[in-house]
Amino acid sequence: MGIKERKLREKNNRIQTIQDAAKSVFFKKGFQSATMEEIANLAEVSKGTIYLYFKNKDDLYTSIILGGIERLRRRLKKFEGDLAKGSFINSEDVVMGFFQLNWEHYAENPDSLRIYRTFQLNNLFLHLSKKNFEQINAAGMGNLKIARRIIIKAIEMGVFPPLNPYQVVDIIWALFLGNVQIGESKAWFTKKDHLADNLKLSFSMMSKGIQAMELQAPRSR
Amino acid sequence: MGIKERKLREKNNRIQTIQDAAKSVFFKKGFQSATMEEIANLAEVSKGTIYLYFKNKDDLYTSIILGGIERLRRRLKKFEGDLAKGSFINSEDVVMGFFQLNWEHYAENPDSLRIYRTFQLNNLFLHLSKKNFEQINAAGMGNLKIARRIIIKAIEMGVFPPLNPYQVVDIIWALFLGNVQIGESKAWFTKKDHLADNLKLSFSMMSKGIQAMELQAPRSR
Amino acid sequence: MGIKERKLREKNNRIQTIQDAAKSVFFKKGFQSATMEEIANLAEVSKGTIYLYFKNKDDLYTSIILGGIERLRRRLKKFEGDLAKGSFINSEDVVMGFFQLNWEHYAENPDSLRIYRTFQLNNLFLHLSKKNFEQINAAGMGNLKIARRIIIKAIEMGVFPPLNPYQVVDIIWALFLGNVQIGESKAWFTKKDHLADNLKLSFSMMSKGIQAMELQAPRSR
Amino acid sequence: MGIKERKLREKNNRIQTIQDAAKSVFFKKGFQSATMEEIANLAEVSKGTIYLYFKNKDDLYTSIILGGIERLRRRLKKFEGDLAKGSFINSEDVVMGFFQLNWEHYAENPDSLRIYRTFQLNNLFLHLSKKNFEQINAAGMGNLKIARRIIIKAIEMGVFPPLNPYQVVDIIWALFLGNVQIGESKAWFTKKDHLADNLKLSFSMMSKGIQAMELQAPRSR
DNA sequence: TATGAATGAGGCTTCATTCAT
DNA sequence: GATGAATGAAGCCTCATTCAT
Repeated sequence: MGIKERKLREKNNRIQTIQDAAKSVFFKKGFQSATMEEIANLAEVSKGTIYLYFKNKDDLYTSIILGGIERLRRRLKKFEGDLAKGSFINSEDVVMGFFQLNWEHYAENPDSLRIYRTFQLNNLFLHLSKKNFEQINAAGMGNLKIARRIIIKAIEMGVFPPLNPYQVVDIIWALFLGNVQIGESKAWFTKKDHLADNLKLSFSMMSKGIQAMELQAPRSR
Repeated sequence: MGIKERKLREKNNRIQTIQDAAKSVFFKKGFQSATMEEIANLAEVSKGTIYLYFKNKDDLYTSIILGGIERLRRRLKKFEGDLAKGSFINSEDVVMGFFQLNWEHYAENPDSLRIYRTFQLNNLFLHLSKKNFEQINAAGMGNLKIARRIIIKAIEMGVFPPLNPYQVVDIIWALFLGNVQIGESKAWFTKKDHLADNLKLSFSMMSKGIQAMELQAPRSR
Repeated sequence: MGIKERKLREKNNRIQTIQDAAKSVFFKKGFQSATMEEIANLAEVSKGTIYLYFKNKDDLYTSIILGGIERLRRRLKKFEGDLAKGSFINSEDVVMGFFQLNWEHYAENPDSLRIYRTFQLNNLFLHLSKKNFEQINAAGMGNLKIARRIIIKAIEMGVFPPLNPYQVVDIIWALFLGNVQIGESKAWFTKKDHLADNLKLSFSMMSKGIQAMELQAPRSR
Repeated sequence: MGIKERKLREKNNRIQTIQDAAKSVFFKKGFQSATMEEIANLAEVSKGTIYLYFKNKDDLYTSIILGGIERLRRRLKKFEGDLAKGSFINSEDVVMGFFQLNWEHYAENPDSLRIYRTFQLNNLFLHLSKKNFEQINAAGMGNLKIARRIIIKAIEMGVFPPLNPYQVVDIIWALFLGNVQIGESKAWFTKKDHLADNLKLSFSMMSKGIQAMELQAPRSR
């Protein structure tokens, strides 16, 4: 039935509209300061409508975080595929590949990433229901696991030094996050944007540092 | 007058007690979820008393951030002095010196740092009065300037490659912040603490990467 | 026209279905806590459909109460007829007849009775439109009048002591209601059901008490 | 310290004021329709103030019900004492004693009783926290137990026929409640008040009925 | 007729801030 | 200075009712 399909499409649109508005408001204000009122206004729906699609503020928030994690997961999967196809021939390729991946994700989901960082920082754990918390946790862990599999594979393929993959993943992710945080903060204060430059330089440095590591590397943890 | 001094000492004590309590609560709950009530209870004073010493919640928060920035400033000044005394003889020394400095600061002020990060993230700018905002901004910028002076001096002294000091400072600070963020987040989820290991490894990588940079480095910005 | 009849039958069915669902939900939750949503779900119609047949929540509620009153009225009329036929030969017969009548009504309409009691208690008067209020009032008064006619007739027939019929009716009705209330409440708390036993015993006591009253009894009010 | 005492007195006054207002509003509107706003206005305090003394609406409600139960308990204890002193010499004395007790309680706490009835009726159980529910349940059961002890003692003393004390208590209480319910309802509709007359008559009938019961009476349950 | 998505008024509750003592 | 009771603005959420399809 065409009608059913249209209804479904409209429903998904509505959900999307609300999530977009919410993303924007959570981005701008943070979880606590964001109000359902403001989200509703931005989405051009009434407050009540939001509650048709999301059980409560926490759920709306969770759905956004999960969306971001999911989109990142798809990129990671693709990256994993490319690696297997032999697209990367040395550690610099791999590191810059991670940079590329994160950068594209960030370019398309700047607010998602920020919201995720807020989440990490604000002990929003304390706020969320156990169910939501575990959902996010599991999804985040899933991505980490893929990233680690990539590093392990790269080491096996001989295109990466035999470092501890747990640490490598953490460090690369930390470097990216840290730069984004500094970059956004400075953008606020100085209205200048050096994030792309800084990221490129720091990843390039880091990849050189990793190359220089060929010797070390405990394997266990 | 002994009496005046005692009064002053007591006043400062009182302020310190409140700030310590506030730091702890802001750390645990984030700015919004922290309540004046909880801070007052922890400090073992009444809510009203807090308002004798701090104009409002924002001011209390600002004072804590400024305290952290100030303590970091002292370390930076000392670092600057050490550099001038010739205590660092190559870029690895300098980078690991920054690591050491930040690590000590973090060890003594874990909550301050977290609160600062929250501050960056939550657009508490929007919340703060212009005065508070500018005070924090100025203090933070002050520290950045010292850090840049250190890099510039190190380059002049020939113990650091001639990279853009703005970028170097940002990147080092980003690497540290990023690791702390990942570390704390993972500690929450997995109850394991790899922060020290990760920091050491990543700074060591980064210093090697910087060494390898001897060639590049545009100077202008 | 067969079609018209079918339509009418279907319409009445629909109304009945909704009322049954509403009765059940009002019974379980009380007026305020009952939601149109829950009623619609139970009736397996949409919320909108309810509003096709009932102007609003109050009207739906009123219709249920009126239905209960009407069903009681039919029993009272039958009782009145039986009395006229000489089926009752002494006051105990009459009292136990009332007991029987109420008990059967309750057995078939447990929720109606409860809803009526809730109505009495909750000052839903305040809520209802004047029209609804008066409709219910009139219907209830109608039943009371029949009951009083029965007592008066019984007195005239010499099968009941010459007590004030207003009081007699009130008291019998009070005894029944009180027992139901206590019974349902205790059933809630203790999961035991002594209602039938208690009702039987109390009506039997009361009828003995009325017998013993043969002397008293002012007639006027 | 006189100050501490005064503070305590003021605090108790405030609690009393709020409870009185709440009692009145719950009485008039029922639990659900009563708003904290209206209670606050009547008590001439702000909404927030209520929450200084009562955790939430449920708690306020519970406190009122418990207060009523407690006041009834005191009367029951006194009644129990009087019985032991031999103040009652036959079953009519005992029954009318119960009437007296309930009547006085009702006269002083008309709204408490109504609120308690609403509580029984509206499945407010569903609403209350387990803790509140059990507190009320326990208190109510406590009163029932005292009442039963009184009947048992009266039987032992030979001033009451050997009926099942569980049933006797339920029935007496039912008779009272039923009359009050009818009385209040009729007062609403007809603006006339026959409650006292009806109660007196019905209790007098009931006591005669009990006298006539001397024979029956299973003991177990 | 039937549907159910959308609305928005209204209720409960929290908490930063004030102020009388 | 110190207290903590009181305030009331503001936020989350529910639900009776409407209306386009």
